[in-house]
Amino acid sequence: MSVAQDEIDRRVGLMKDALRERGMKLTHQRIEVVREIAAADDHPDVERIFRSVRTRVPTISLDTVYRTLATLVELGCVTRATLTPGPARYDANVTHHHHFVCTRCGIASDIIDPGLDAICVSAGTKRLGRVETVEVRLRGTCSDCERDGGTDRIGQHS
Amino acid sequence: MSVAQDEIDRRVGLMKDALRERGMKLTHQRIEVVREIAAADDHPDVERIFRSVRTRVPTISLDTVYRTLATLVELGCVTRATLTPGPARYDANVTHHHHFVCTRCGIASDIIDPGLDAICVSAGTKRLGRVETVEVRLRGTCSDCERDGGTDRIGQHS
DNA sequence: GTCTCTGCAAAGTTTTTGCAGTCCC
DNA sequence: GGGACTGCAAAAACTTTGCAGAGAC
Repeated sequence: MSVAQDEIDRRVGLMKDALRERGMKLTHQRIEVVREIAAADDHPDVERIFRSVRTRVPTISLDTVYRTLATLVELGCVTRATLTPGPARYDANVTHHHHFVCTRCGIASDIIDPGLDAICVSAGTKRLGRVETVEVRLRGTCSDCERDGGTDRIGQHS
Repeated sequence: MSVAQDEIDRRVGLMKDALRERGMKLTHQRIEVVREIAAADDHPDVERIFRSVRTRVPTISLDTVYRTLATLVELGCVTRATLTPGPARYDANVTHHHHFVCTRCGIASDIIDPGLDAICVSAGTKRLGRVETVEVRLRGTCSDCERDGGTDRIGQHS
């Protein structure tokens, strides 16, 4: 499963526009970070993005990746997901969706499931406050790990 | 909203039993950490637990709190929740439940809502792997912050 | 008394920040 | 050319680990 080329292009365009609109410069480094996160659908962390971008821009530094991602989060082009303990993971899919997280290998897949979007919260829950987003998080073993066997690496519940 | 005294006692008992069963010693420090997390329903982080326990055990160190919580997570008495960016938060409610996280103040409340437990995933979603847990995460503004106004402090999506 | 636990300190991770030189516009 | 951006380095924030003395059983 990977992101379709036209969706990548759409995301890159949106991010470039957002950066320009905010008066920020489209530097070589930023554009490569944008390309990298736009093409990812497995919620990479900063280190993975850094390593991948560095093959194309060997002089880029880790803090530039951090700064670029922080900017994109602020602009609403990317979300910073706390799906697993450890380093923060980033997601360029900002449409409403849900997640499946494998407790063995830690991979996180987006879920498109209209059934999950139709969730209604009870009156008691509504009393807690004004709900803005509803995200369903499934945890389990992904098909690949199911085949391989092995032990949990992530084992967290929430 | 706070944890009922009999539920606190039940949790403390379970944790003490689990520690004993594993052959671990019920030290003064461990018991106070156990009491603290058992009585909390707002998913405190290590620092908060440390500060609160320290009022009763002034000599306790932060790493003892870290170590005790890690042990309790390993024993399945507590879950380590990645609800917000930043420090890990701990939850002594290990029954199946959902969460409401306020994007302003960061408070996280447990949700008991049978409607949310009845969620069914589609065939397409099932193909991703074997689902073990389903957690619904609501994000929004809690009633307290709704009254006060102010700006988001957490602003994360996932 | 034994064996584990604790506190201290140091180190490991992950992330942020200050500064001087570099590059986009 | 001016102002923002980058890379470096240092620091901050969060967490883990090694060790010697202290405490539970």
